[in-house]
Amino acid sequence: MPTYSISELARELDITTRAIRFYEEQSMLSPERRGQERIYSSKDKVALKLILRGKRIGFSLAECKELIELYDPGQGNRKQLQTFMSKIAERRAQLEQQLLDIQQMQLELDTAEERCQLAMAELDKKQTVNP
Amino acid sequence: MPTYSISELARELDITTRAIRFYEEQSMLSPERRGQERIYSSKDKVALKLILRGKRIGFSLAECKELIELYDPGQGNRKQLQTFMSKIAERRAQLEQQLLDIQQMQLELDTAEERCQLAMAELDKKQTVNP
DNA sequence: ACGCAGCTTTACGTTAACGTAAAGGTAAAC
DNA sequence: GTTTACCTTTACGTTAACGTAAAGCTGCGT
Repeated sequence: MPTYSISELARELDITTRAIRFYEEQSMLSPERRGQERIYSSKDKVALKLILRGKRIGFSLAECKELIELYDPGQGNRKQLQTFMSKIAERRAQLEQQLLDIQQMQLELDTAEERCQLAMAELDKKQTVNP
Repeated sequence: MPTYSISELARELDITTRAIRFYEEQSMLSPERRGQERIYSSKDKVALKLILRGKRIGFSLAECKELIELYDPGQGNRKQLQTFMSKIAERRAQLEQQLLDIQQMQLELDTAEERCQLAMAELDKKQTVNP
């Protein structure tokens, strides 16, 4: 099992050590310690990647934390598992909505680009006719 | 052309009037006025929907504002149009990345759900064997 | 005339997600 | 032995995106 120092992870994932420590403060990570030093496992790395992915699609850290907690439902009792399932359903719905929103955005970018090119063509005309 | 009062828009789009005024403060909207009152057009409504859509996929208001500005490239000079085009390309790339992230998240929710159901099956077993 | 509903501006408060700086421990390199 | 390169904790600062409260104008139904 590979391990990482905090700055290794920071470099590799392109975030600051401050951010990593902050995520730990929010109980989203719990790395081992060798004395004072934090030693990160590949599980920690996975969690970090999940956080970054979540952030890219606008999830809050609280939401990301929930996602991380879903990773290991082993010791949950029945009620907790039910909560997990409904949280999963919620996220699914949110992701579906986001897919729709992204597609809509892409369409709008299409028309924006068209209009932009049209405006440039207009400028070209004026340039040619009126030198 | 239909017009709207601020509270009509707020109700219809399910946001607060404070938020709407804030967006105007950020120059994302510029409604007409009848005396003191703000009168919103359907163009304003479109801009608002764009803002909300942007927010759902994690765009900052600054990013949303850029998108709104892309809506009418008519009076731009050549350099501005070039800037517009590159901004459009940036957003496209971001949206592509987000699509990947969302798909990945969906996969992870799949396995999370599986594990959850597995854990529940385990509980059922213990229930049956050990009453 | 009065109150109420809806509009306005001004201004201070709040939360999330870190940034930044200060002060110090440790271990290898020169 | 001291500089260098990491690591640590503590604590205050910052930005975005509004929330919330105060104070006041405006038309209108009774």
